Amino acid sequence: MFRTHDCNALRKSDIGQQVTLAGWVNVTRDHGGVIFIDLRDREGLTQVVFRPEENAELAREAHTLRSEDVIQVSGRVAARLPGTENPNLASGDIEIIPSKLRILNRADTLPFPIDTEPQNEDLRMTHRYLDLRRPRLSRNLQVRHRVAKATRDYLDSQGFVEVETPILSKSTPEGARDFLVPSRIMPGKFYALPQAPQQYKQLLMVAGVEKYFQIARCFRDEDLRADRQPEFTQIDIEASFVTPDDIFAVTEGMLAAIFKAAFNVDIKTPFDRLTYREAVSRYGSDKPDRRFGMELVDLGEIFRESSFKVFRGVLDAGSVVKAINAKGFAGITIGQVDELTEIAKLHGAKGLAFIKIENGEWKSPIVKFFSDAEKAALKSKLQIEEGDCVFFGADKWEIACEVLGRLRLRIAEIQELHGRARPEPAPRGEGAPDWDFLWVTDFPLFEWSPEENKWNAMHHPFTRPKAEDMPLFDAKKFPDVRAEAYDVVLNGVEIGGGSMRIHEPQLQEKMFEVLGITAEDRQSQFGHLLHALRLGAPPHGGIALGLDRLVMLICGEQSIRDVMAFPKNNRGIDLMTQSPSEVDPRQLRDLSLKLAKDKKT
RNA sequence: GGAGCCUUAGCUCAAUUGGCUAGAGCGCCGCCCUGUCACGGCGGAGGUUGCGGGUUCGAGCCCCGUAGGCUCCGCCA
Repeated sequence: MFRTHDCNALRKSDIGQQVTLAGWVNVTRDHGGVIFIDLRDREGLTQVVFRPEENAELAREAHTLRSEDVIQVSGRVAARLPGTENPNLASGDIEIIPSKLRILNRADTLPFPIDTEPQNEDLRMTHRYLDLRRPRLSRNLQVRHRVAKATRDYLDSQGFVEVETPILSKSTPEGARDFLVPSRIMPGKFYALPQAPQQYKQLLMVAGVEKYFQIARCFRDEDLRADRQPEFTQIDIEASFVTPDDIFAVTEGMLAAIFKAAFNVDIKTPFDRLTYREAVSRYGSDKPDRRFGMELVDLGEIFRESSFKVFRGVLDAGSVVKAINAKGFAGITIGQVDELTEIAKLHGAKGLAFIKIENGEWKSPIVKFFSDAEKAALKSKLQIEEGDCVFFGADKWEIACEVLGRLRLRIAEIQELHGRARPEPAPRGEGAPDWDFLWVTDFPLFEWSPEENKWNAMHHPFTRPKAEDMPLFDAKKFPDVRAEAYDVVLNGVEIGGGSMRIHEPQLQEKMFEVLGITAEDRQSQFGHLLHALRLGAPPHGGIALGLDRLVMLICGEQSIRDVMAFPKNNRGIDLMTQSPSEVDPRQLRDLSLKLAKDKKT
């Protein structure tokens, strides 16, 4: 037996016991005579004391110990000398007086210190196994496990069955770029790694599974971000004979179970709901962060008859004038104005108009165009006070909302209005950050793609239109057709989304038609699904939640890389294994593949 | 595909205006130290300033290029 206890197990009540511990040397404090070793395992720290007068040979050996050496010590649990207890350590009342020391493995000089927050992510990734030893990442992995287990337990309790679906699957033209896997047996043909188990889970509904879930790995060959990896994990859920309310209820129950398991906190259910239209109008985003105000206010009423030509012209053209009031932001610097203007232009605005309220004065080049009545109306509608700064967006609804929404988030960031990143999870229940859950519903069914000059499905091509919007669909008023689709948002981050699916073959055909998929392509790419819909497909719908993002938020991390064991960097490279890598020409020959051009040398 | 920031010792960072024999803390090595918990003290080793050009009497610093890292936009049904 390697050990009798872990390094966070021994307390006052164990004094006098003979124990054996094993772990890593966290730190050594060598006084020449007495030597202290903090022994660490994943559970915590225990202090080991070597005294030359008790065992000179052991002390001599202990003197050679360095950080991250792996050792085993056997000895007696002793009370610390009065006054030397360490209240910062769970095991701080006791220490081990060893009678035996085994050095299981010595460690080289470390590439980076693991007892401080390392800055160089490159280095951390190259030695990820070392990085993961750090208590924070070790904790993140454990939280992730708790979340996954709570998910399985809850969904099982609700009658959901976990079914695995293929990783080697079929490429489809819709959506993200596929990762491809060449077939050896079928030269020239390729599997695709699934972007999501979407079609499989619908086919499982046709198969009569009724309630399916899977903690599923998904793959998308797109450019990366802090919260995007080429492979990531979804909690994938699908059920038959359900309405959106059923999906909402099971999702809320599951998230409640997850937060109970991870934090022992009770989150408030049911979640609030906002329509897409409302979310974008009020927050300039389809995933609003509602933990602070600064809502978008429509000023159409005020400027409808204005003599200020810019606003009047925008309104006359059917566009909108909106504003946000950044409370206490009149002290904005020139650099910040430039940055915000840059953001506004980047998202389609021509410029950025704003008013600073300083020393009782409205400072802005546009104020002189406002009448007294307009100023009074602005003041009451935006609740303008001394020290505020008001930003305007005058443009088409989509652009004005988007621009002000982006400004709102950036200003909040500058003012640190939303909860700061926490280095440690909040203590159980207490002082926990606000967990603002929200459903956003009634997404548009289609979005226009100017590049492709065609309609695309906003969610995916299997999403059903809202029943009351079917007349609009039939009348080809595509921009106005709403989908039976929804997202679940947590603190301004989209953590999941889903929809009711099309179960009627005729409607699915119509949908493909609008999306510009030829009858031939429909058969070759979706023939199996269309056929299945003809053989007794029940009404069904579901949702998928991004497990990585959810765990990231729960752990208070800024990047999903910090909640994945072995993530890739922002070019999709695993720095530890150096993958992707070149392969032996024979492997290519087996696959009937030839590289288009020789690699650059 | 585009933009921004970054790259100096194993790690984290300094280095006034272009003047330098490139420093500090941690780590490492050696010596000392018997109650620390980021132990302490003394000494030492460790650098082609990412790489390649250029300007200059002189470049870590200025210019051009290039590689790598991070963040964002596009993209991600």
